[in-house]
Amino acid sequence: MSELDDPVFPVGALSVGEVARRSGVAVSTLHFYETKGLIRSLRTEGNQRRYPRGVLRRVAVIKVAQRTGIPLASIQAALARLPDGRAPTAEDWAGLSRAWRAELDERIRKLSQLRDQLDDCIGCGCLSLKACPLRNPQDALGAQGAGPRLLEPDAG
Amino acid sequence: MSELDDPVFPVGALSVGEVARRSGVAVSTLHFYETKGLIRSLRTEGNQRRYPRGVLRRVAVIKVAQRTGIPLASIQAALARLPDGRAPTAEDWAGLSRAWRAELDERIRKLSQLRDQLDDCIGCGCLSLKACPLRNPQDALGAQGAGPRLLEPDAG
DNA sequence: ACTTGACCTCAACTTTGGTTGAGGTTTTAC
DNA sequence: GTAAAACCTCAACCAAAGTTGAGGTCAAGT
Repeated sequence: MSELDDPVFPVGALSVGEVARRSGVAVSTLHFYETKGLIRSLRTEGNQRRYPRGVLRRVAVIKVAQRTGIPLASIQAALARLPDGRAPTAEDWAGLSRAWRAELDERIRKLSQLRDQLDDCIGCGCLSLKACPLRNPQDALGAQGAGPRLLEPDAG
Repeated sequence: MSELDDPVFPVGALSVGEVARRSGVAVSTLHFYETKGLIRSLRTEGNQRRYPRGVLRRVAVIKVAQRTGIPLASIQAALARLPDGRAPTAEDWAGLSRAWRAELDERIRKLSQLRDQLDDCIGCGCLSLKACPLRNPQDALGAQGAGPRLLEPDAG
């Protein structure tokens, strides 16, 4: 009988290698995620990691969120707000999805705005002119100064 | 008479501090861009940088391209293809804009696709199911945060 | 028993896009 | 003529998101 079936671990507990294989994420990445508080593990007597099956969904969610461009630190913060004791429900996950969808929407909106302005500028080649909206993004990095805010309103 | 008007430099040559002030980019960043081949400078007898006025447009273009998510190395490559001896024309810049617009379009397309899939998944909370399109991305996004993207699914 | 593969920790290294500071020179301004 | 401001180079450092390797332990198959 394999250690993985040891009754002190959740039914069907997974080793780190198994999680890696099934999630498509490198073992080193799983270790890394653990140091960042994105996932957690129990340890066997021999100090090896054992994950509950739910970790696969969790990793899947992390990867989707990453694809939307959300940094790991924010993902960690969002996951930390999931209910602590019980396994998250479909509605818990859906809540996260909604929040991330909103961020994604915002990113798409900003990029589209930039594209439209780039379109306008293609015609005139004005990129360096004072009047060009692309050249005067007062909020490019610091959002300081009370400029015209032509670009990326609400940056943050 | 100021050194900046020394006839051996292009009319209206700019010091690095002036470029920084007028472009909104830190002096250290201009130095950095120079090491990366994004901009070039002439030197005074005393080894200080002098930039032709065109550098302002060039820096403006760099910043716009960066905002579309294009890495500096690609921006450098694109700028390197500009005609070498004469100052770039409006059409030269417009050509760059068109190329970047296409990349931007592609990024927007991928993000929109991701959003739509996220929409579909909000209803069912399916994020970890095998059938979920979000879990099986055929269509990875390019790098957009910092850091290597070595593990994008099926990237090559 | 032994060998192999999977696992452990910890530290160092990678890339991108810069910033910060030390130590020294040049230019400008009074 | 001197002080301050601006400039120079070079090296080290930052963050994010990991990867790689060294040195050692654990588990599984024969």
